[in-house]
Amino acid sequence: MVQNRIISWYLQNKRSLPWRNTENPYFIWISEIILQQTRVAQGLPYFERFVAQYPTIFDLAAAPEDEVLRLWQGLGYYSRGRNLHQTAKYIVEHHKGVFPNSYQEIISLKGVGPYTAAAIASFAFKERIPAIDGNVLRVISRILRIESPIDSPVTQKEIRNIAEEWISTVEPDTFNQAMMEFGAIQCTPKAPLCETCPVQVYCLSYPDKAYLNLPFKAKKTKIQERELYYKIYRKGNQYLLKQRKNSDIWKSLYDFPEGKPETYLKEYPTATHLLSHRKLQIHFYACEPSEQADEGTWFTLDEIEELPKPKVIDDFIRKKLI
DNA sequence: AATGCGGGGCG
DNA sequence: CGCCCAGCATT
Repeated sequence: MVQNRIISWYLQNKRSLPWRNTENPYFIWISEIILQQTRVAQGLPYFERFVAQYPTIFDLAAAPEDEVLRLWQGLGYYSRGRNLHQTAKYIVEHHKGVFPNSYQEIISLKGVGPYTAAAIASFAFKERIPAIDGNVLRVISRILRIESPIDSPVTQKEIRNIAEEWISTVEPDTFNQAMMEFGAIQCTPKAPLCETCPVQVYCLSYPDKAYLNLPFKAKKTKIQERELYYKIYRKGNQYLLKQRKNSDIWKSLYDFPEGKPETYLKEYPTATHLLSHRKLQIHFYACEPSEQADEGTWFTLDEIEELPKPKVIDDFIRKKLI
C-alpha cells in the first residue's frame, strides 16, 4: 500500500524539526502559521525566536502588537502575525488560555483554514483528518496521475477523498507528517528523486514521465508593476514615519509618508523590489521639513530600529542612506 | 471563482 | 525570469 511505503520512508528520512518534538498545540499552532506559504528553512529561525520570546499563549497575548510584528519582520504575509496575536488574546480571554481541541473549533480561529486546522488537530490531538497542503496535492496528483487542474476545488475534493481513504488505516499524525515530508524531500516540484523512490512501482505517472507536468496548473501567475514614492522628512535626529492602516501591502507596518514631492532636497537611487506577483519600483526623496504636511510620528533611529517595517524600508535605513 | 497578500530560493 | 513554498481572507 502506498501510505505504508511513504510512512516507512518518513520514519527513516525525516528531518529533526522542533515542532515535531512536542504535542503542545500552542507550539504546533505557531509553527503551522509560520509555515503557511513559507519554506521550513525560512521559517525555522522565526519559530525559535517566537517560542523563546513567548513560551506560553499568555505571553503572546500580553505582548504589544508592534512587538509581535517586529518579530515577524521579513517573513511576509503580515496578516498572519496580526491574526496570531489576536487569536492568542481571544483564547486567553474566552477559553482561559486552553487551546481548542477539535478540528471544528480550531478552524473557526482567525488565520486558521482547512489545512492548518487539520494539521493542529492531527498533530496535537491525533484526530483522523488529512492535512492537505501543496506537497500533498503534488504527491497524490503524481502517484494517481490526476491531470485535471490542481487549482480547481473539484480536483482538490477528489484528492481529499483519496487522502481520507489512505489515512483511514494508519496513524493520522504520522501520515500527515509523512506525506508533507515526502513531498518536500523526495517528490519535489522540480527534479523529483524518482530513481530512489519507494513508491515508484505504484506511481502511475512514472513510466512515461507524466510527473514532469504534474500537478497541472491552469492559471498562470502574472506580475504587475507598481511604483511607490516616499518622502523622507528629518528634523535633527528624528524622522517622520507612519503606520500603514489601509487594506494594502504591508498593513500595520511602518514606513515613510507616501507621495511624489513637488520639490525635494535630494533623490536617492531607485530601488527595485521583486515580490511574488509584483515588481515594485521605489523612489525615495529627502524633503524639506518645513514643507511637511503629512501625518505621522517622529522617531529617532534607535526607535525606528524597534518598529516593524517592510523589508525595503529596513534595507534602505540599514544602508545608512539617511 | 478570482484576487491580494511577502519574501526567499531554485533552475 | 517564472514557479513554488506545511494557505487564508475577502470579494
